[in-house]
Amino acid sequence: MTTYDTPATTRREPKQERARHTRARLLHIAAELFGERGYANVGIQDIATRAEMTKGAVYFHFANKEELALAVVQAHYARWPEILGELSQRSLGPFDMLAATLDRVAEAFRDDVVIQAGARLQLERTMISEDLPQPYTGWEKNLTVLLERARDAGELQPSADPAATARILVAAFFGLQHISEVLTGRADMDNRFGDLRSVLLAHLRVPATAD
Amino acid sequence: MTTYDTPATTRREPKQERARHTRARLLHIAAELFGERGYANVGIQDIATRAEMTKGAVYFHFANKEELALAVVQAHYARWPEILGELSQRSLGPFDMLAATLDRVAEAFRDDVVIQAGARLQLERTMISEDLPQPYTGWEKNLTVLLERARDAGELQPSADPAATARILVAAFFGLQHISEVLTGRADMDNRFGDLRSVLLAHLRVPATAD
Amino acid sequence: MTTYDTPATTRREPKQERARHTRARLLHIAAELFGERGYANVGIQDIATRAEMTKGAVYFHFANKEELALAVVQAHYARWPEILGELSQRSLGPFDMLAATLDRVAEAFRDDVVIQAGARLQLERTMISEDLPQPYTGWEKNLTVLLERARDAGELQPSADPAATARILVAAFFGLQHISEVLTGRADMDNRFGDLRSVLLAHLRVPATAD
Amino acid sequence: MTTYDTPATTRREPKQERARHTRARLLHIAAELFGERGYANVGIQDIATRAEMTKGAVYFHFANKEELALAVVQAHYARWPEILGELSQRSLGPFDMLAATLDRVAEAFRDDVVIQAGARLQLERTMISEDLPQPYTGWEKNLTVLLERARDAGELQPSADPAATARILVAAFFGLQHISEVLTGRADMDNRFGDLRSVLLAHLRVPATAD
DNA sequence: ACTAACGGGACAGCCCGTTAGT
DNA sequence: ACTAACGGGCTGTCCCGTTAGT
Repeated sequence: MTTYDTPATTRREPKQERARHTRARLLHIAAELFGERGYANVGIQDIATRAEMTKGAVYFHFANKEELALAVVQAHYARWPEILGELSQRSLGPFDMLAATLDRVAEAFRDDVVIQAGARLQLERTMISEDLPQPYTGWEKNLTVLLERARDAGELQPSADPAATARILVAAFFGLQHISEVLTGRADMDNRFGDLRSVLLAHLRVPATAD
Repeated sequence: MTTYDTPATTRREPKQERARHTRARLLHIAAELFGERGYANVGIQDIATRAEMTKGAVYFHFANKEELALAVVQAHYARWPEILGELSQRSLGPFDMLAATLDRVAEAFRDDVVIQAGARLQLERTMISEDLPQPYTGWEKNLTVLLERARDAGELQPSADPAATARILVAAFFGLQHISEVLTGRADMDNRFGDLRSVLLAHLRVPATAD
Repeated sequence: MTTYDTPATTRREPKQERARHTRARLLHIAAELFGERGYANVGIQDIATRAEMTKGAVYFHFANKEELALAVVQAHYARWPEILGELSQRSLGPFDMLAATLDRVAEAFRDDVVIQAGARLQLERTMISEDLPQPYTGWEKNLTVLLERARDAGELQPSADPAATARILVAAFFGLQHISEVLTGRADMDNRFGDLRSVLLAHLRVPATAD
Repeated sequence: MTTYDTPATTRREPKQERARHTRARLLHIAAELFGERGYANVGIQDIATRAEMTKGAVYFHFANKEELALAVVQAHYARWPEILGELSQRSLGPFDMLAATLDRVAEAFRDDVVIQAGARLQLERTMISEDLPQPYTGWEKNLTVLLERARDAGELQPSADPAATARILVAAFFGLQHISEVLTGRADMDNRFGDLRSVLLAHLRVPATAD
């Protein structure tokens, strides 16, 4: 789930192959450390040490510390299309798709180092720079679309506004994940995510009628 | 709304009177800066400069940077009892009390520098130290109590679990406030808080029956 | 000749007094090192070590390395008015004044560390920044004026153009001083300056007529 | 005028032919960059980039950065015999030869990148190493010889000492060229060289007598 | 003959905290 | 209670040079 190589690509870059691997390794290590300690508490030296390289070698792959952070954040965002793609394979009803999406995201936040690191770096974006991709809005849009589909299929409570609901879902999810990390090191994330399902999702769904 | 002076009651340490005032000023300035830029991006020198003092003077009042941050966070937590005390003056029904509390908290997050700074420093707690007061749990308890009262008064949907609902409220609120800060510098906080009321609170309340 | 305190100033800054002295010491040490090794080959650490301080202390007095270099260059330029002032005390004829000025400048380049360092830093100005004072032109003007006075007094060969002569004097002097430094570590500066006097000045002067 | 290719005479090492060409290209590019920015402000990477190679390729031809600088300086000195050789083709009187030489040198300093770079690197020799060829003395000798010939031919003012005059010529020329570069980027070099001719050369020549 | 990748060391600058002095 | 001055350590960054591989 946290693989950092890209073996599917053609093997015909004999020279760059090692570099690609090294770069991916560095990115993954950076994600680990940034995720654990935060941007300011991770030195390039820490990354190099864990990768068993020197700082100079790290600087061959990344121009500076910010670029490393940026790469982690971009990797974070690159994950979502993959995940959503997998979900669209299964043919689910609109509301089930929404629920499955949230489940999948929760899983990713619980297990995927890059996802966690990207989220944390977004939290600390003021220390990095302004050229990070804008956070949250993408998910607000995604969820709005899913909610609208559910509404059109008659699976959503008519009183629910898709856009507002999406914003609250994103906020609640983000807060949940963060609180779980701070309080229990993500140990109770599943429980807290269960709260989200029961408190929010349950009320949104229109029960399947019997006719 | 963001007073930082000593109370009108004359203190029995006339000499330290100025010191207390200076300390409060420093704390407030630190709150401003920490809230704006985050812990790591604020130097002691910045605080001293804005206070028109020297670094040494700051170190007379606070042993080190962490203690300054700690004092801000403690001031943050000291605010809530005051606010909740005011609310208890008004005699409101349980659910109205819950709603009023959330309103009041939203207002504080929008207007009060110390509240904002404390929340941000909690976000960045790994950079500071572990001896910050545990966040979030206090609010989870507070809201649980309010929800239980509403349930006991028959104003809460019976299907709603007070504890779980409280956790989600806290998460959503925290996420909401953060997202609003990042995306619009808190400009759309009222709108997003409106989302919270309509999406979450509306579904929780049992409409007053007519008999 | 290379004193670096300013004892003439009033003693009424008891606190800053040490700082002024320290700053002057640092500037002098920086001049020594820059003069010996050049800008790029001198580290802040070198300066701090020779001053028996730490880098942090140096950075209290100078914001960065460039500012140190700039201060040295400015000290270089501040010297000339003093020197020219002294010369104007002696009442000399125009041409004698010119000759005496050149003598005095040669002496300064031979003995004064700040003068040497300033000249060298100007040589290396591309490594520093563009905000150094413009070099050479001041001297071209000064010497032009002196030559014009000599011409007006009938002491200058009528065929000599003051401005062009001044430019050549500056160029020759600068080159001479540099060449002497490179070839002999300034040991033969007097000899080479003697060349300048005999080759250039001798031909410029109109011999005092006997009537 | 600034050719850097191999001569037309076919070499007997056909394989190294490309290498020689590459080496010459690198040397010329290095001269450009060193001349523009100075030794310390040019990285091997800069040279490689402009040559559309990699750093490693540069290191194949030159052991290190110093050797590159040394090669540029040696190329500088290799130019002069060529230039003087051309001049000796024309049969000129001794003083005319002197004047023509200076003209030719001024032209070279104005147009030839390698000449400029070599001179600049000599200026910055302390950053490089001590094994650069000794500067200035060669020209002092050359000009001394030319002046002695002029003296022997009765074309030089008897009062002029050839050696001293040569030293001043070299110093003035070197200073002139440097000042022109700093102040105007060599735009006024011709004017300043005109000064040299009028101020110095004019006074040295004995006008051709009519008898 | 040339490339990609990596090693390694040095340096500027930053900033927290201390201390002598008043 | 406050200031000027100083100490000290860490880190991002730069850049020279090397090496495996082709």
